[in-house]
Amino acid sequence: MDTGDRLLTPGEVAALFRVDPKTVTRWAAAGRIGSIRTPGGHRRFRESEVRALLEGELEKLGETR
Amino acid sequence: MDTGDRLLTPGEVAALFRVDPKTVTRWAAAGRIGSIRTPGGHRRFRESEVRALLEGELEKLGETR
DNA sequence: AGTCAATGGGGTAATTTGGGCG
DNA sequence: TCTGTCCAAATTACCCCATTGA
Repeated sequence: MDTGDRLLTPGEVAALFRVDPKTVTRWAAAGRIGSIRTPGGHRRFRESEVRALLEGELEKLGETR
Repeated sequence: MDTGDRLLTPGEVAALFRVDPKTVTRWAAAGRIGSIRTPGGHRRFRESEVRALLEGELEKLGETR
C-alpha cells in the first residue's frame, strides 16, 4: 500500500469531513491532526492520517466505502 | 461497493425530519442512526442512510414525492 | 507577467454539544 | 419513552483582505 505519502490540501480534507477549510486549519493549529508546511506557509495533510481518522469513524457505520 | 455519499450536519438532518437538532443527536446516541465525529466532536450523518430512513417511511404513505 | 482559485490570519455570527428539566 | 426547551461552553461557519499556488 503506497497511499500513505500523498498529500491533501485543506480543502480536500474539509470536503471529506464536511467542514469548512478553516476548520481543518484549526485542527492543525490545535495539534489534532498533523500537517506539513509549504515554503509559502500553506498546509498539506497526509492522506494516510486523514483516512485513518475518517475510516476509524466510518467503520462504526459498518461500511468500507 | 462505493457508498461515497455526502455527509449531513445535525441541522440538515433535523430539517429533513422536521425535528429539533437535539432529537437527531439522541437518535445517534441511541444507535438508531449511524454517525461519525469530526476531530472537534461534532456529528456528521450519511446522506444515503438518512434518505433511506426517510424514503422508507414515506413509502408507507404511498408517496413518491 | 498575469489570471484566478485556494489559503492564511483575524474577527465575528451561527451551530453543536452535553446536562438537566418538564 | 420520546421530544422540546433553557443554559454554558466548545466547535464550526462566514466575513474581510493580503499572499500563495498552479
